[in-house]
Amino acid sequence: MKQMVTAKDVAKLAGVSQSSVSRVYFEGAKVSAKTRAKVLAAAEELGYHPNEFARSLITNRTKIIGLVMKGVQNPFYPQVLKQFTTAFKKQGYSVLFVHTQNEELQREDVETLLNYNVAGVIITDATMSLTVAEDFRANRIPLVFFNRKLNTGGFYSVCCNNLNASREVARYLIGKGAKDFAYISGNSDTSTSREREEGFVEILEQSGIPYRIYQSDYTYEGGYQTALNMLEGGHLPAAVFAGNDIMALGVIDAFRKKSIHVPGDTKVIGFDNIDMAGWPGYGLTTWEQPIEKMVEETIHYLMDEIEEYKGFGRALEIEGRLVERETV
Amino acid sequence: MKQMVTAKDVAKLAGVSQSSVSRVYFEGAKVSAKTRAKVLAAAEELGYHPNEFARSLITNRTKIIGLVMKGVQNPFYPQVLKQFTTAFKKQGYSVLFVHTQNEELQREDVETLLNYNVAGVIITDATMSLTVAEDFRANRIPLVFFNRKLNTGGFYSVCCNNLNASREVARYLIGKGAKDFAYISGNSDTSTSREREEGFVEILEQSGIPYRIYQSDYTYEGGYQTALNMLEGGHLPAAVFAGNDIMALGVIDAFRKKSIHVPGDTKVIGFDNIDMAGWPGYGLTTWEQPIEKMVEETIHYLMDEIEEYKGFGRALEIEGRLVERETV
DNA sequence: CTGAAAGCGCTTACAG
DNA sequence: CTGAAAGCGCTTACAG
Repeated sequence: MKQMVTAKDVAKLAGVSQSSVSRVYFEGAKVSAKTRAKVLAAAEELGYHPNEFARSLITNRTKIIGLVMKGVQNPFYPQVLKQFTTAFKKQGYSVLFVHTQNEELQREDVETLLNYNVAGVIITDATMSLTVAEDFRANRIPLVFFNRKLNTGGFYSVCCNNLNASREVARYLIGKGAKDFAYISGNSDTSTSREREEGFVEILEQSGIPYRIYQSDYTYEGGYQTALNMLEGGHLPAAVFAGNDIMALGVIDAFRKKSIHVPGDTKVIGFDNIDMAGWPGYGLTTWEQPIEKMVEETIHYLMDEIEEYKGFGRALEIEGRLVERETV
Repeated sequence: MKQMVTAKDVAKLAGVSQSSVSRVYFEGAKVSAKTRAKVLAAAEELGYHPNEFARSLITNRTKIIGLVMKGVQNPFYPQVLKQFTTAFKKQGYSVLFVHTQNEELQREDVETLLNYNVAGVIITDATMSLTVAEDFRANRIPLVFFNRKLNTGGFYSVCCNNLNASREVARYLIGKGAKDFAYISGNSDTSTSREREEGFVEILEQSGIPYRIYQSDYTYEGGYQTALNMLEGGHLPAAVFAGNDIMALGVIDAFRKKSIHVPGDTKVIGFDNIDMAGWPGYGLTTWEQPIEKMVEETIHYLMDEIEEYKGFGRALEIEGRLVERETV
């Protein structure tokens, strides 16, 4: 149906061989300036574009990175997506975007990634079963878990240091004189929520400070509802640590609704430092995830492994920082 | 480097021809149940995946849709992205995600799309020069502008009916008794902002109601700052229509900061109906864009044109609806 | 229903 | 520096 312009067409018009046309478009190949000029002129006239598929077929490598995302609702992820796409563009890579509904990447999505023979894969905010992960390994496709850790070893993951962060958060809140805490967890099957809980609780236990854990789901509505439930249960803690910012915003709005003053009556702290945390309407004190650094490290690793596959695994943890605003 | 398992390998193990292996994986081809079983078993054992690149090369069509986005910061777009990806997955298509910084799609990004010989392209929240658009036409690649109109004809675009919407918004506000209006525009080079301004102003002119136009940029900070500027200029209109929700939220927060009560002192209405508009903290009255319908129509058109390219152009406008909450 | 063979548009040794 | 030729992993007429 589609009438593609091929290197052969260009070669004919330019009066050179098809190999020469190829060389003009292949980085690192040598062509004389004269040939190049002829080819470029002919290509321009015909509207030629080298076919990436033919190229990938023969070189046996692609310039595609598979980017898998789950939580597109959380404003944290659009930022991540944007940073990845622009960074990869600079490296000459394109991104194949895969959206998954589930916490675990489905086999069907993996098939797609494998069929396209992607150069590398980033799994954001989701995990996958070990057997599926092994599929990538068998195909020597480098894989990074971004903001999520796999409990089974041997894989590369890039996270914020959640354990340290939540310890710091606990110490900070204690330093502010709070005597009674709540932690609102995200989805319990996520490593981030588990670690944030663990570090937080660890310090509270050490200090003998009472606390309660509320189970939620990393959404605004979840945070809102949880705060309401707290109040209905007659429990207003001196400080609440929400597993992420978007829940913290829900908590603040629920408190506001019930005329509970933040930080006067109770303190609220979040995690991520999404744009909205800085909005004057909220002024949320939070722990900032070093996205830029995390993205950078992810790409660095991926490029190394694409260059030479080693299947190197490691749980990389990058330190974030406290951002003080008005809710503590 | 990478040792791919090919159809040939599977054929050898299964004791059939390579053609038979191909037929098992190609929809619509006929194979006996016995052959299929043998092939599937062998494929499973070897971990075979058909190479999409070889497939595309021979069929001369791809299962990739190029999705171009600009405004990933606006929460409106993650929703759009998610809907597109899931809908395309159902149709067996994958999405190549392209992020552009500029209002106009850069040639470099177009090259990528062309090199991958994408089956279709969606341009979201951005436009492109006519010469670039012609590149797609020359390659018979269907193209849709989503939420943006090209002033030059002949292209397909899917938008909310912005003109009607803003007329309705004006009538609604007038009906609420407001006597003095402001419109806060988004980036002036966008068709959406121009049309929303036009429809709004049209009704106000007809009714002889005074108004002012404030130039802004579709961001929260822009809305916030504009509202502050209004007040500093000594102008508190009876109602402000913000070109999108995210600006409206900024306006509300600025008013709140200055102790101006919404909707008591002034009314605020937005456009989009992003998730946050419904948050209890804001309760923003707004005009809802029918995203689901818009996505559906876009995909419908694209699939038709992929099936048989006609290069059919049209500015499709879909009616949205008013969502009344607490700011008017 | 199945297999042998041609060919999709490229890259890349190999000669010259 | 350039061209002729092989080959990447598939699909698809064409016979049988």
